[in-house]
Amino acid sequence: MASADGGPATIETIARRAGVSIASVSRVLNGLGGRPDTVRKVQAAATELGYVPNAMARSLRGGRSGQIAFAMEDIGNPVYVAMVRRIQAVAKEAGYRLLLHSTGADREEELRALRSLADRHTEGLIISPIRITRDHLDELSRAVAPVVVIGSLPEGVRLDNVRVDSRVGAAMAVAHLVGIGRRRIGFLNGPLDTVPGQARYKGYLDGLATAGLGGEELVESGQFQTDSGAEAAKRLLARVPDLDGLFCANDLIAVGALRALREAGRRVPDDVAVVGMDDTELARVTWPTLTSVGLGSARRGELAAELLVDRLGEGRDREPRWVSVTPELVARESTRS
Amino acid sequence: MASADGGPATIETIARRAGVSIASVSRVLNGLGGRPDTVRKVQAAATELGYVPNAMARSLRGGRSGQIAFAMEDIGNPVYVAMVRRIQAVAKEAGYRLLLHSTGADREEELRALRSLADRHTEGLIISPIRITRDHLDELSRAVAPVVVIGSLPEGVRLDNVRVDSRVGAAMAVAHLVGIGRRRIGFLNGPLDTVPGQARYKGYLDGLATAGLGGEELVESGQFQTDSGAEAAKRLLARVPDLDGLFCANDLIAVGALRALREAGRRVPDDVAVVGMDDTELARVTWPTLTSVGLGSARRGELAAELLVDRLGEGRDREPRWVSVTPELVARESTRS
DNA sequence: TTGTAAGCGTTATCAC
DNA sequence: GTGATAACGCTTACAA
Repeated sequence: MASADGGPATIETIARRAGVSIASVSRVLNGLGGRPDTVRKVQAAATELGYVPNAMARSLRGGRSGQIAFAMEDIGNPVYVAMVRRIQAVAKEAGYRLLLHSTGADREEELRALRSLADRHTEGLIISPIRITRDHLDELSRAVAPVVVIGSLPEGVRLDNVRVDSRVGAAMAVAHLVGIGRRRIGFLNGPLDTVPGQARYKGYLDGLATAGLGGEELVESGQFQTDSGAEAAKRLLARVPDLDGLFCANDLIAVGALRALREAGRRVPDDVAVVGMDDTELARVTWPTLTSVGLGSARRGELAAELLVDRLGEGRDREPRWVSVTPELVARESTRS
Repeated sequence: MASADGGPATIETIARRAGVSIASVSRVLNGLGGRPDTVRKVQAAATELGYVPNAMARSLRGGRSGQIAFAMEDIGNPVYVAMVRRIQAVAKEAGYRLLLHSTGADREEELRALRSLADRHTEGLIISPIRITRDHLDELSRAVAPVVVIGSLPEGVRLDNVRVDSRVGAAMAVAHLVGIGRRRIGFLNGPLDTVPGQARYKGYLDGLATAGLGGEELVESGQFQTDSGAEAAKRLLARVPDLDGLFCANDLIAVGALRALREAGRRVPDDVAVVGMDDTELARVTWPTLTSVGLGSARRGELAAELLVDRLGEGRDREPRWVSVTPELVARESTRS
C-alpha cells in the first residue's frame, strides 16, 4: 500500500492525511507522546502510506546514521567470518547496523574506506589492515569519526586498538613441532612487507632459537592464500627434501600445503607435521584435521566492536585504549604423533 | 589538516575562506567551471581544510547515495564469496560501492534489509533469500528501490531475477553417481521448507526415477552447514549400512559428510562416492577433493549486479528480466572410480 | 498538547 | 561568472 502519488510518503504526506502538523507527526513517530487521538490518527496514516523515515534527512539533521562498518581484507578468508559474526552481534545489540567492506588487500580501497567515514554514511569503522603505511596513519589520524584498528599499530598512535601477539603465537607453533620431535622445521609465510608477515617471521626465528635450531632458515613467502601456499610448499619441499615439520602463517596457506604434501606423497603428520594459524573453521574440515594457533579472532572482533560502540556513546572523550588477546594452540591430527 | 574550529569543513567554511559564495564553491567542486582565479582559490581552501562532501546532504538533495547492497544468508558459506567478488567488481565498475548484509538466515533480518531500501542509504539491493514467504513477496513488491533476487521466484512476480535450476543440477549429481555404478544413493538435504531444499529434493527423486532406482528414499535433512551435515551422514549410515553413493545439497554438508564417513571407517570414493553442490573453493580443499555440481555462483552474482546497475541507469523502466544459469558438474576425486 | 519556523549541507534555479 | 535563495525530509526549540 505505498503512496500512489509521486514518490514515497514523507512526514508531510502523513501530516496532511492525518490533519495535523509535521511536528506532531515527528513527535508521535518518535514516541514522544501526544493526545491519544492524535497518536492514533498519525499511526494510522503512517501505516496506510507504508511510511519509512528517510534516514538521509534524519542523519543530516541529527548526525546519526545508525551504521558502523567493518573493513576486512578479503571476504574469502575465514578468519574474518568469525570476526564479522561477533562484531555483528555486538553492533546489533547496541542498535547499529553493520556494513561490510571487502577491500581486497587493495591499499587504495582501504584508504577509501577510511575517507568515506567523512561522508557520514557510517558513524564509525573497524578496520583490519595487513599493511600499515604512512598514508594509512595519516588518514587514520585525520579520520572524522572513531576508528578501531584490529592489528598491531606502531607505538604512539593514539587510536583504539585490538591486538594479538602473533609473534608469540608463531613461536608457540614452532615449540609445538619441536615438542613432537621435529627438527627440520619449515615456514610458509605471507608477504614479508605486511605486519602479520613480519611478526610471524620473527616468531618463527624465536622458536628456532629457543630450541637451538637456529642457523638455517627454511622459509618460503607468498600470499596469505591457498594456491600460493601450495606453490610455496612445493618450492620448499624441492629445496629441503628432509623437511619434517611445517609452520604456515595462516590456515589458508596450510590447506594449500596439505594439498602439496599429499601430491608429493608425504604423509601428514608421519612424514611432515603441519601447524596453521588463525584456527579457522577450515582447520576442522581438512584431512587430517589441522593443528592451528588460534589468535582469538572472534574475541578480537567482539572487543573491537565494544570499543567502537563505547566510543560512540559514553566513552566519546576517553583516552585511546589498547587491548590484547592471547594466542592459543589447538592440537589436532596434523601434529599427532 | 582538518579544520580546527567546530566540526568538519562544509562548503560554507570553504566559501568564507576563499571569499566567494557557497554556490561558487559547489560549482567548482563539481567541475562546472568558473573563473580560473575562483577555481584556484576554492580548490586551495578545500584542500587546506581537508574537505569531504557530506554524502547525506548530497543524497538528501539529489537522491543518489552511490551505494548498493547485497544481502546474503550467511557470510560463512563460501558460495557467497564467489558471488560477492563478482558483484563487487561490477558495482565498482559502475561507480557504486557495495555494502554487505549478513542476515543469518533470519527472516526478520532479511525483511529489515528490504525495508531499509526505503531509508535511502542504498539505491538498490541484491538479495539471495533461501526462504520466500508471503511477507517477503509483500515487502519485495512494495520495495522503494530496485531489487534483484538471486534464487527462484514464484511465477508472476515482476522482479529482476537470476536463477539456476538446481533441480536439474541435483538430478545430474545422481546420474553421475549412477554412472559410476552406485545403486544405494543417499541424499543429505538442507531444510525442506527452503526453496533450494525443495528443488534439490525433487531433483534427487528425478535422478533416482530416471535410473529406475525409485522406491526407497535414503534422505536425511538438516541445515545447510558442516556440522549438521556430519550428523545427518551419521544418521543415514546407521539406517543404511550398504550406502554406496551420497549426494549432498551443498558443499558445506558434503564436507561434514566426508568427516563422518572417515570417522565411520568408510573410504571415499571406494566405499561411498560423494557429490556436493555449489562447487565452492572448499571442494578443492578437502581430501579427497570433492566432486560438486557448480551452480555458477560467480556468474549469478555478476548477472544480478548487471541487472541492478542497468535498472539504476538506462533500464529504469524496462520490463523485469529473468535470466538463468546452467548447472555444471565438476568431477573430482570423491567420485573417481 | 500543538503548530510555526529554523536549520542540518547540498545542489540547482534564478536574477544580476 | 557569480551570488542570493529555495528545496530536499527531518528534528527540535519556541511560541501559542
